[in-house]
Amino acid sequence: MLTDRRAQLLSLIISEYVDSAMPVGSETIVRRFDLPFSPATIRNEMARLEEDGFISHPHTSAGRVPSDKGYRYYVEALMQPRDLPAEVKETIRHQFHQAGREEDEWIQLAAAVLARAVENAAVVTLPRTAESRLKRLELVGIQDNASLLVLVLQQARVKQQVLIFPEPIEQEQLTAIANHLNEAFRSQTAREIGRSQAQLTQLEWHVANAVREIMEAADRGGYDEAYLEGVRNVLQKPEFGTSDKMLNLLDVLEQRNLTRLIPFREISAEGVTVMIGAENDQDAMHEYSVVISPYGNPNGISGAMAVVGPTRMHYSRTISTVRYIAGLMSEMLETYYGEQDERARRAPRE
Amino acid sequence: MLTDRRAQLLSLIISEYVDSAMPVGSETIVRRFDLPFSPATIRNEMARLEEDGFISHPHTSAGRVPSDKGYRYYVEALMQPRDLPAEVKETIRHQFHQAGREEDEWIQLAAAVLARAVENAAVVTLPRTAESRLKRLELVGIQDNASLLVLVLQQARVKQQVLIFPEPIEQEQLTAIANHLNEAFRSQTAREIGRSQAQLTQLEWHVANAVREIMEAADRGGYDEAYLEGVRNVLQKPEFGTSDKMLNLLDVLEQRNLTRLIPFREISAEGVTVMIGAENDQDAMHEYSVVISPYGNPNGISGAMAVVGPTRMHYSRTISTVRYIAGLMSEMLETYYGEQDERARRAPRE
DNA sequence: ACTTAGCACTCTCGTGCTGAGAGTGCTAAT
DNA sequence: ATTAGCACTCTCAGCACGAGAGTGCTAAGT
Repeated sequence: MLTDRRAQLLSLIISEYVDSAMPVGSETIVRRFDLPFSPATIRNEMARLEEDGFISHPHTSAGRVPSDKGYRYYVEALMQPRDLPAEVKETIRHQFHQAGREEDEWIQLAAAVLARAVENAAVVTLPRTAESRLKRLELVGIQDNASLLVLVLQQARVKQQVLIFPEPIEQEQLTAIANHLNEAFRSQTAREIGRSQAQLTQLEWHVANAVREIMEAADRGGYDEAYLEGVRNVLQKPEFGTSDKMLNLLDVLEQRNLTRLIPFREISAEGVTVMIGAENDQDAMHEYSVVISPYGNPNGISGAMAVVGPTRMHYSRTISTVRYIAGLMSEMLETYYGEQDERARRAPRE
Repeated sequence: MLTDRRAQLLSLIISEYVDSAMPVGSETIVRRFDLPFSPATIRNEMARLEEDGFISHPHTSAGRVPSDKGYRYYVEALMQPRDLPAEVKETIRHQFHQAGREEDEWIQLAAAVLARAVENAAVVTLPRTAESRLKRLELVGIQDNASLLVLVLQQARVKQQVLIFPEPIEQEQLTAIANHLNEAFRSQTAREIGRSQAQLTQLEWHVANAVREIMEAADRGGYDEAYLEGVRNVLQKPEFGTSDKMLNLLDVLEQRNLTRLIPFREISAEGVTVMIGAENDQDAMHEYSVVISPYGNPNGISGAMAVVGPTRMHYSRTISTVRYIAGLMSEMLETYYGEQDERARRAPRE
């Protein structure tokens, strides 16, 4: 445990360092915050903080820099979680209302807004259901022996694929197949379709298999598909004097499997999780912090969002922003895509 | 016009520079290519090439670097457009066969394959029709007063949007509306729908307007939506010693309106177009070259693809690769999404 | 008339040096 | 417990210097 004064000092060091990106010295901090102590006293305190591992020294005659442990302590105990100012909230809410059209577009907008608000990179995954259920399927002919298979899944997800038939086929026949399958598979999951005993013609099985595959892919997907925005915000920061650090980060972020880097799956079901520096599993992320939050309804449709930036990050603001935007997204999901299919309507307390 | 020997020399300078990224000196080139002349002779020739603006001098005692004009001459007259080696073609074709599922995904794969093949950044736009026609629409209820509107357009494009109704509405009613609108608007364009005199209820107009808006957006879109891949390939190149050049390029490429930077619209309807350095309209692109090609059927469904990289680019290889991949994409479009709707079937020579 | 050897010249770049500046840690005095 | 004072350490910008690469020119050779 830290003495009050040391805790206070750590807090000042962090806020100064987060602003200036330069190691902070004893004199600077006394001047900057009008402390009622001399630099020498501060130096003594700093020495103790360093002994305990909260701050460190790039080299002998440099100022102090917060360590991962220092940030962690700050986030847990020191930082006062201020709510976002009303006008910031208003701005964000306003940007959200430009959303529209398709789900993908909407998620991407969320990532962009978040990235801009926290001046770091942001990742937002597509929302995902526990297990998707077929709501409706449609077959539209586009060529003699090719047709477009469109699936509407629960929670307003739409999937499509071109389907090739071994032989030419008429639209009437396509419609008949679609009707039959709609009846047979309404509200079923991929697994249920796979186990189905329904009486189907060979052509119908051809389609049904495609349906099952698409749905399986959709279920596997979810967290793996994510929108990334604001990489530039991060690369702009002064820690990237050398361009190979930039390349490293790009490497990490550009490959599509963000999931491996950011533990979307392991976060608590509610609230914001912070991973600082070496707390991240992946080596490549040891110089970065990640602020993650789920959004949506934990039992229904849900996704996750994260902010990625250098450990030198404005944690308080970032956490508030992530929390606020996650809240907004949950609201919107509830409004537009809320769980309310036939089964739910008929048996609300199932 | 250049003498044979000078042209030959220019060609060597370019190929050496493209490989090494370092200004090439007279002696280097003699040694490297075993020329039957002394460095002094080469120096004389180089001086002439420089006078004529084909190469230039970073500073007095540096080697020569090709200028935009030099590259241009090389591309027009010197370069021998080799076909791609069979095994490279095979690799690319193979990677393409992992494509599947949705159009978006497929285009993105194309961008990734292209980027990898030419070791530069690649942009591929979504294919676009002259004017989209409605093939089928579908209304699926998702909440009491919200439903999902799914449009299938010609050429297998699918659009979706959540539609809010002023009042709760039953699925049967939705289906009825959809049926009626399908009849009324089958095969029509957005403009035709706008002018339509069909007898519709107020609710039906509500839906019809949404349909028209979505289709208009789709028509406006097309070239504006594009997938970008391989930025990292470019940033890795030695020209980016300083990180602010990297930031500049990122700025240029990350903003979504690639269309403004790359003249997809202005390229010739067939074949590959090359824009070298300052030939690009945008200032930000003056140090980069762009190799562009349309794909698809110029009269039907078509898109465009481009490679972006430093002017120091392996033009011959890049052009062949772009041409080959554009060809592949055209083939696939023809196979899967080829223009062949009812009207075409019934009146092939319209 | 073309080619080439020779040479002086120019410019860059890496290296090592230096002094200023920032910051520390310790000691002794308050 | 605090602080003034001071020696010490380390970085960094600036500068000089020499090596290296490459040029352009001239004069001689073919």
